[in-house]
Amino acid sequence: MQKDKKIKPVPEPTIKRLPVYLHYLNKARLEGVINISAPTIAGELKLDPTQVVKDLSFTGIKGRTKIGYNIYELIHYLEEYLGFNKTNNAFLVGAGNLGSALMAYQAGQSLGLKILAAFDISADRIGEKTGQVNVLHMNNFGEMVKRLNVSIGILTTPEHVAQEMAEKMIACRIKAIWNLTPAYLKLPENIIVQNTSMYSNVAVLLKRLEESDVVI
Amino acid sequence: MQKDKKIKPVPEPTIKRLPVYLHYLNKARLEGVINISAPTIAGELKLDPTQVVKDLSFTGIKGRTKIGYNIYELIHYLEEYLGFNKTNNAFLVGAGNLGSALMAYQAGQSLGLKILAAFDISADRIGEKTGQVNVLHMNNFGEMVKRLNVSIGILTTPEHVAQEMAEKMIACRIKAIWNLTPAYLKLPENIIVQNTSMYSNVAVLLKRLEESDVVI
DNA sequence: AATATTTAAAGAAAATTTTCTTTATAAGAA
DNA sequence: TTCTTATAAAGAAAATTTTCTTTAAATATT
Ligand SMILES: NC(=O)c1ccc[n+]([C@@H]2O[C@H](COP(=O)([O-])OP(=O)(O)OC[C@H]3O[C@@H](n4cnc5c(N)ncnc54)[C@H](O)[C@@H]3O)[C@@H](O)[C@H]2O)c1
Ligand SMILES: NC(=O)c1ccc[n+]([C@@H]2O[C@H](COP(=O)([O-])OP(=O)(O)OC[C@H]3O[C@@H](n4cnc5c(N)ncnc54)[C@H](O)[C@@H]3O)[C@@H](O)[C@H]2O)c1
Repeated sequence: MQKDKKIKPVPEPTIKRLPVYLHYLNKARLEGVINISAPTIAGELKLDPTQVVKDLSFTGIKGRTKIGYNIYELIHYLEEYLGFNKTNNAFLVGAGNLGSALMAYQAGQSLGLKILAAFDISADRIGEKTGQVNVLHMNNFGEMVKRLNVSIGILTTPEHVAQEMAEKMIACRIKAIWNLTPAYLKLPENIIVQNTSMYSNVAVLLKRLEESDVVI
Repeated sequence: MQKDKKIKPVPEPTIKRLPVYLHYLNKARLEGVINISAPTIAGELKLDPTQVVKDLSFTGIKGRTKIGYNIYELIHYLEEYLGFNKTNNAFLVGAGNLGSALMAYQAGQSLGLKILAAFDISADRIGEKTGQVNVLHMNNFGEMVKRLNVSIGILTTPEHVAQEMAEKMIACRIKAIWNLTPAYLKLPENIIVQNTSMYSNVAVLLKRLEESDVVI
């Protein structure tokens, strides 16, 4: 129940920084930090202090002059704002190398998502269990979505079946797809797609490296 | 040998989009496309046509009125500009779940990087071979960097050793680190670090999903 | 108690990035 | 040939995002 006078949309760069703050704060909390100021966070993460203040203000938290933020409160506000405290159930499609890594990963660290089950078509994979996640046959996908009321799908199939599997997912009432394949998915407007391209990160790295080489 | 009158720095969003174009174009080429226009690319990738033109112009390519770009030429310019045609040799540190996925991945599809070897400290991993990449003991890292003259490191260790291993990497003359751990690395200014946070992508997905739920 | 200092918060300014507009041009149609 | 149309390219404008500036408040110090 938020009462915003003007609907200020959150900048996407802010959304992307918030989990970085959260991760850092969790680490600082374990080290016994109780109060933490924006300039301190900014110093650690090499960001502008006022940007940190602006970013954090979106969560609704109030800081205290000369003290900063209470770290527990701040973590709570961030988790609440990001939806990381809710259990965001997800199904994974394509339990291969990358898919299995994600399954193993979320077992230990919380990624904001909870992978309830994985789906594949390969007999080698079906029946396997990685990090407490069972791999089921893709045929059971629709039924399981209904049963567990899941609305998030993680797509880690080979690229050539990505479009087809994405369509199957939404036919089964999946509303949001985290697409880790390089395929550009063509889906209805109302479906939320988050593409994660490893290429893009490599490209930035190579460009920066090239720039630095030229300078020397 | 570039002769730029004014040094226009490439916008980072542009760098991130270029590999997406490249990937799409390679697919279109296989489907027999010879010439392709910016509006066509934009339509496929849901981008603004003029943005596509601007982005592509950074590679130095010249398009033709009413025709667009020659797809072979365009792919060549993009690969050249991104450095994807050179062999960018890299070493991977931490041959676990994610590391192995990356090793297996680059075997098939070119990621712009060539992982020459992986390094680990676990006896279980050392001696293994994933997608033509051998896993060696971390003790050999320094020697191998010298021998093969590698300047890019991929960091996929557990978070708690990430800082330490990053420092070891740069002590061995690694110049650029692709950091896939959630750790925020504190390294000298001259070292290039590209952080890839899965959290950030999940955060954007969850926010978009939340927004859409509210609207309904 | 008085003062100096650190900080969050809000707003302004600057920088960056995207979108819009205009222009030139070449291809295809009439 | 002439006209229409689609497009790249360049520049202007708009939107977004970051950085800077000011203010006010509360803490810690003297
Ligand atoms: N491995 C990486 O590091 C990496 C990095 C970036 C992107 N990707 C992308 O992630 C995707 C998966 O990569 P990967 O290395 O895990 O490949 P993979 O071949 O190891 O895994 C793909 C899995 O999908 C399954 N599958 C195939 N068709 C299916 C279908 N119709 N329905 C359900 N499951 C199906 C396969 O059986 C397999 O288990 C690819 O699109 C790849 O481009 C991978
Ligand atoms: N698995 C994923 O999907 C995923 C996603 C996002 C981020 N990450 C991050 O990637 C990193 C690796 O994740 P993972 O799931 O592959 O973990 P993992 O435990 O499977 O792999 C880590 C590997 O690093 C090795 N290692 C440990 N200490 C080392 C050292 N000092 N030097 C060299 N190697 C060492 C281990 O032996 C192991 O093989 C983690 O930081 C994780 O947070 C993983």
